[in-house]
Amino acid sequence: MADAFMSDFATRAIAERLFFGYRAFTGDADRVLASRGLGRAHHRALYFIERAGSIPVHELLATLGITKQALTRVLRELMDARLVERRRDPTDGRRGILTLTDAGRALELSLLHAQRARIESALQRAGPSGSAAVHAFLEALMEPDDRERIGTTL
Amino acid sequence: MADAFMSDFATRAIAERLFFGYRAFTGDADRVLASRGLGRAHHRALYFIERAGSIPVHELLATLGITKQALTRVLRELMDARLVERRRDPTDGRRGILTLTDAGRALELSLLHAQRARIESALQRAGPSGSAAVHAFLEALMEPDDRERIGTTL
DNA sequence: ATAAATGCGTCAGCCATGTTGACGTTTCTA
DNA sequence: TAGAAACGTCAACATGGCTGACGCATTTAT
Repeated sequence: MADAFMSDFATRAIAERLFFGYRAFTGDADRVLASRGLGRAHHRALYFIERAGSIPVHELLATLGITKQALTRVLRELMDARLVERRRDPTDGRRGILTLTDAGRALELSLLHAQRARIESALQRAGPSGSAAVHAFLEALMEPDDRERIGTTL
Repeated sequence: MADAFMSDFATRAIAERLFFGYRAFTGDADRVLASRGLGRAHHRALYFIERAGSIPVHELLATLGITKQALTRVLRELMDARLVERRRDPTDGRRGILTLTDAGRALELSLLHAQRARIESALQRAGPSGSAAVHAFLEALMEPDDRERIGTTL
């Protein structure tokens, strides 16, 4: 027998919690970013560069899922602010490699920490075994391609 | 003793899962919306009008957290498309009350259903007891004010 | 009764972040 | 050595936010 879908009621319960939850989560960082004259797009770039240590431009593009034109503008602002550096890939001079400066790392960390307390208390509310469930839920929500872009929990 | 913060590693694990998970979740509806010439802003308005049955303009503004100018543009497009109707509050003629037309309800439901399969399978991956943990986590993530705007899970 | 406050709706202009399309340059590869 | 690949950039445009200002109908307070 085919899967009988979950109720609209149960679907809405998750949909609205995701909406409000995600908005609050991003809001924490947005306030810090605004004080530096940056936006959420800058945060995402900083995050994934830091996360990888250094990252080729094409990989950052694939991760963010935006066009190179959209990324170029963001990167230029980040490089002008001395938060990001671009150098060439020694094995293929066409490719660019992005890294954070010390200032970039410091900012990225302060953005992460702006979100930390909220995440921590939410995980506590989920309970000890609930944390694994939350990870599993969010991972299952993602597009399969993106699953390869995240770290394991363990 | 004060709370020792969770590790950056654990914080990132949640942050990136939220980013990719939320993007996939909204993407399902975005594809349907694009085929109708509408955007995510229209979806949010449709969602919260439907959810309430009918809703005063000021309450929708508070829920969405945008300015009346931003909402007015969205509402006008929705009313032009005969998806939303505005009438006056009989007890206070200054206030507007918003409801969905039959076509609006049909579209809202099709958007919800576009997201249903992903949500359902993600909840299954979280497991039976995990579902409660997911609800609790997302609720705890939200701003306190917004918690009053959602339905209970039971 | 009337003055002030409230709740809109709208116009105008701006910003942030995305999109396409086109073009040029450097660098690798066949 | 020709062509493909990987950018970087310019231009024009869409979406969905914002602020400020104005006008109007309606309610509330004096």
